[in-house]
Amino acid sequence: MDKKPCNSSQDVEVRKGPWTMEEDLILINYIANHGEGVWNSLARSAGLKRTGKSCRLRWLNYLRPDVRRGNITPEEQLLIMELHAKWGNRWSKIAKHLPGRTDNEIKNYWRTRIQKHIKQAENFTGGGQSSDQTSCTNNVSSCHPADHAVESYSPNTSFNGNLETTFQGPFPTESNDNIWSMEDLWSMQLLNGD
DNA sequence: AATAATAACAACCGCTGTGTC
DNA sequence: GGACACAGCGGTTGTTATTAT
Repeated sequence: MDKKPCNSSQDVEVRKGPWTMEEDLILINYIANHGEGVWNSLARSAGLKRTGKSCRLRWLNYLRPDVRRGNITPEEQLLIMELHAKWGNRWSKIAKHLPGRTDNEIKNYWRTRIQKHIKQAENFTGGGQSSDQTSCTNNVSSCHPADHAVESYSPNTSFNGNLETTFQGPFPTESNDNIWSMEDLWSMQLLNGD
């Protein structure tokens, strides 16, 4: 893929970095009216100076109305750990079993929290065995990270506390030019759309 | 109060698989 | 059968927010 630049027909500069509210609205509106699919041409037709790839990612991970963000429940934590123990880093596969969750979110969640927590747990249980056991997260067949994790995931641990403090909700509520809620976006879309 | 360190999240990049011509 | 275009996946990096010193 990407064997040659997608903008071969026209020399449009490609925007990168965080999406603006305007871009989000354009994308939402366009998909609401035309549906998903053929992301490269979608990006062009919608007038977005983004790659199709970028549009797809933004839509799937953030703008889609059925995306649930934050507040990963203990049940979901357990499920993630179980599935990861079973399949390893097959994030999209795991995400399919967590309705509303994206592979990106699960991946980030795993890397930033679960993995770290497992490491800590291992350090406590026996620092010496780390040569083999630190690879536990990768070595899914020989051990069960979930087992480590579950024991350290009891609601009394700081881990759960972190969750609560971390996930105050999808978006901060203080006023900020670039902060808005998905509900806002969708209501705007409804106003703009048909 | 200022600064440094850390955590959490969003987005990009490169690669692979699949479909179409 | 080969070349190309696209979708999707997983790894990685950059940015922002939060916490500790």
